[in-house]
Amino acid sequence: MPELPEVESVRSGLEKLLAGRPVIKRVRLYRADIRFPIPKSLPGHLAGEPIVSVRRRAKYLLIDTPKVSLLSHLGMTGSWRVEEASVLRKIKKRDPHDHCTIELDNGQCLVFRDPRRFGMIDLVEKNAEHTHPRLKSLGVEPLDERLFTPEYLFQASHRRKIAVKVFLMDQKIVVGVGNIYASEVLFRAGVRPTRAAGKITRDEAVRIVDEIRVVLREAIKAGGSSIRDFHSVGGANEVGSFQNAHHVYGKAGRACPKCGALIRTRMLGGRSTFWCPACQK
DNA sequence: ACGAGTACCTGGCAGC
DNA sequence: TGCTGCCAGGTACTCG
Repeated sequence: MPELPEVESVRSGLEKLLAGRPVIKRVRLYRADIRFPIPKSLPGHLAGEPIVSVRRRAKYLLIDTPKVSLLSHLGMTGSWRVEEASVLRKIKKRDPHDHCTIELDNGQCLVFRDPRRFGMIDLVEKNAEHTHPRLKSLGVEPLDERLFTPEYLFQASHRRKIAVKVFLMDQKIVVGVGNIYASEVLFRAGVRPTRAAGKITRDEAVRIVDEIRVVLREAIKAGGSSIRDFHSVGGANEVGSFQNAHHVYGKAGRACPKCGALIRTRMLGGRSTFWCPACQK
């Protein structure tokens, strides 16, 4: 599910709910064998610690205590939700995809659910974020205007032969851009996703960087492209609305909103890709 | 180093 | 109503 805007929306939601610095009472692991196994030592390290902040780096969430941070990635289908612990206890049959619960001293419980188990949960020691294997090779944050510049993107793409769309999704270059937003950004920038990254001009790099910022900011404001509501017990209501603003993603065969040409699709780097053959050069 | 392809896993949906 | 096959918003790994 989640690209940067969705993760950011989870982050801000959790931050509000955890603003009272609740103390972690107990952590339970129901299923540790997700993408990267959840360390068995995790409950012991977190019990008794207060939650002091919730941050995001790339598509990762960091739930901070004074000593360690809980690092998590939602993969394709992961989610965090908050439930009343008392309600959770009453439910007779446990959801088989709830892999980890974190009980807090305020009566709430954080629940990590991930049906496909592509997500991950780990611990990061304070000041060890730059050496963590999942974090150390990440590229720049797209909303960091000092680091993510057209010149940076232009230089990074120098001599690269991969399709520019695959290049934009490379988390070592710029983080947070996933399959939906990559298609949307290139449509807005007027650049065909199949173009070799190394053939992008400086002007096009300017437009791509601009559109990444604009699209991600708009999507964050809209609450992401449809993410499940982690406040509610059932978790069924959609809160994100940005999917309504998609111009090409999932629109194969429909009219381009700018020129009316038919939107095309094909696989690129194993992922479905959408573009307007008339608007995107 | 780079690029292409595949694997991981479950659920939902279209088509028969 | 089944069944089958395909697709899904991410990332790490292998191989040439």
